[in-house]
Amino acid sequence: MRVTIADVARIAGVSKTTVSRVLNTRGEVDHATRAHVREVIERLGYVPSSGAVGLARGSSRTVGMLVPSLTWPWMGEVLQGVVDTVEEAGFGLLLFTCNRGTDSVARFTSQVSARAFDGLVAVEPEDTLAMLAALHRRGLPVVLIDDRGRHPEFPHVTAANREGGAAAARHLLSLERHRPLVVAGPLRFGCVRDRLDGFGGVYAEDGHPLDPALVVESDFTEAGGGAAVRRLLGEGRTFDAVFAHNDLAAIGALAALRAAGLRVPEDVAVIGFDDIPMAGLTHPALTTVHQPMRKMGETAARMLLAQLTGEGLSGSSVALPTSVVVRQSTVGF
Amino acid sequence: MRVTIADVARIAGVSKTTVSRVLNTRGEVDHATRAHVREVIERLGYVPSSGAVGLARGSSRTVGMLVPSLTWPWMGEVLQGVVDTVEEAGFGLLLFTCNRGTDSVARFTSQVSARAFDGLVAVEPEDTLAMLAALHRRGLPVVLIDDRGRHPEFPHVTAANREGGAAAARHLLSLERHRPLVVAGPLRFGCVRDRLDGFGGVYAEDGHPLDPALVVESDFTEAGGGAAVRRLLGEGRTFDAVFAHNDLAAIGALAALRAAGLRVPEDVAVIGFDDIPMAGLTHPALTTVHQPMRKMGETAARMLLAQLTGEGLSGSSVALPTSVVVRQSTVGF
DNA sequence: CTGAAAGCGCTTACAG
DNA sequence: CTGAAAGCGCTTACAG
Repeated sequence: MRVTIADVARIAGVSKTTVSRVLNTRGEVDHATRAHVREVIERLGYVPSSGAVGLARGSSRTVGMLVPSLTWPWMGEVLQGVVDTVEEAGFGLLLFTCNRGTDSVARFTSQVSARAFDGLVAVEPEDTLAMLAALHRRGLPVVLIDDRGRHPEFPHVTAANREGGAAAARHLLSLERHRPLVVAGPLRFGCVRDRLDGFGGVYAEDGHPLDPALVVESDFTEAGGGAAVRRLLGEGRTFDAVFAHNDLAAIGALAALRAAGLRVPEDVAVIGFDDIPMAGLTHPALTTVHQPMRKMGETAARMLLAQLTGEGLSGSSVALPTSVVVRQSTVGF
Repeated sequence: MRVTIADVARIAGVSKTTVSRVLNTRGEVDHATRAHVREVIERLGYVPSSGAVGLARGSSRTVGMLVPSLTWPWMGEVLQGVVDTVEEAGFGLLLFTCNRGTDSVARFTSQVSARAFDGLVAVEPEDTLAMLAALHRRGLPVVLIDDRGRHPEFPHVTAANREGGAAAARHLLSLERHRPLVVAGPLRFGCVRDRLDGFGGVYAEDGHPLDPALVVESDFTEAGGGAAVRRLLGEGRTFDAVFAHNDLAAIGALAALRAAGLRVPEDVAVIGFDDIPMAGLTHPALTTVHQPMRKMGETAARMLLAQLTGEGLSGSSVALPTSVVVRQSTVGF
């Protein structure tokens, strides 16, 4: 049925060893022999069994990817970046999620022991950071994509959050907005503190230190962003801009401002963070700090592959630059 | 280093055969023996090597998934449905994309020959339908998730497009909208024709046959949806509703109507199709025909798994019911 | 109920 | 430059 290396060897009149050698372009093989074997391989449409190769070689040429959820707005971009890079290198990508609690985590770790993949790209592990650290200590190459700004003992890629916050501040200042409301994410996240620092630092330097009453913690959701704005307005606070720590919260803020009869951006300019696909489709379209999600995926994958193939001293971590995407929610028409 | 079945056998004082038997709960094993072996497995933290099992058994307990792109708005839901189902069954999920042309297709087909996975879930193959058909003919179990409404020779799951179109019509009619504009998708797609038929059928039955001038072909994009509305308005056409064949086009229509000074839903009600995540976040929030993307993923995965494990006569195809999600773009406040 | 042995399809020293 | 043989870690008739 299936064409095996033995078939190729027999038909080409050489040993399996020789076929293997031309397959892996390792060791010296006579030019004519190589050409002939190649021809037979081609003719038979022979492709080595990945299972057998993996078993014999002790590695699967497969990368694992663990994500908490596949339906988050920016996950598609990350995934695309990882898949493209991994495929390019001739590796496979085994996908796992850990959204069903202990159960899925257990299932996942057993896959690790099963040597189903050689290394792992993990995205923002919720409660699994300790587990990943343990796997890494036991020898599994791991690269983390972490928007939360934690800094584990193994390589990770993140966005330049502080710089992103600073850029948002500079953009608002260039529009003469001196009294911004900050709808922050959960303060336990390192990325949130970084965005806050970068933003506040620029305002302070410019002689407009943030009003502490205008820095509120929220939860990265649309509902949370809306609620924060409504609450502040209800307290009679005034502000001429909103810096939301992610786009969903910014979209919630947009709706709340509109409901309160405020015009965006005339009365209040709004800037988000992430640049998820729907940021360009809101009304008004949302100005935001772009996180290079796809590039983060590509980078993480490349770091992992470098580790697996032994080239390059991967070790280090990376923070990718962000950029402000200007749309109508800050500059009008 | 690695714990193998031989280690377990040695320490438990039994043969590898016996260990294998308790592992696979097949064949009769003495109760006490079984318990003892189980205990040793537990203690050693033994997990069978997936590669070796695959080689010996001739199957990998892995499912392949081929998608054209990971960044489409509804892809995350489909993927989540597939992954959940596949993981639940103890299978792995190998992810492939075919967005880089012939190159990635070639890479993918060689993975098929490599027996890296036992069966395939494919999403809306752009130009790869023929290739998939060939693989299927050669014996690869394939299930297609196809929103385009093609009906290949192998099992596929789709949404009930005709019924969805009819439901949209009934909803608009219940709101006394008798003169709808239809912003259709590309007419070469079966799903588009089905949505059109269902929609037009209900209107005709109700004594309000569609005005052919108000049925325009578009391209499923936001820009296309906006352009269609602008063009019709420019021609001086009047309509009291828009049925867009997907949400992106509906979002474009929303913006074009607003730009023209028309109120939604007072002057023109708008209904889309898909129910992508951002449908609930537009202003006004978009009424739309919900396609059960996650469920489509789950169903396709289940059909494939049934085929792989030999249970159930999978053969047939499935059309999953849609439902109208009513939001402000048709009913106001 | 249990085990020895062959086999899955490769790779890799080792020897020539 | 080339090949015979062992080995990767399992499963599965076959025999008892």
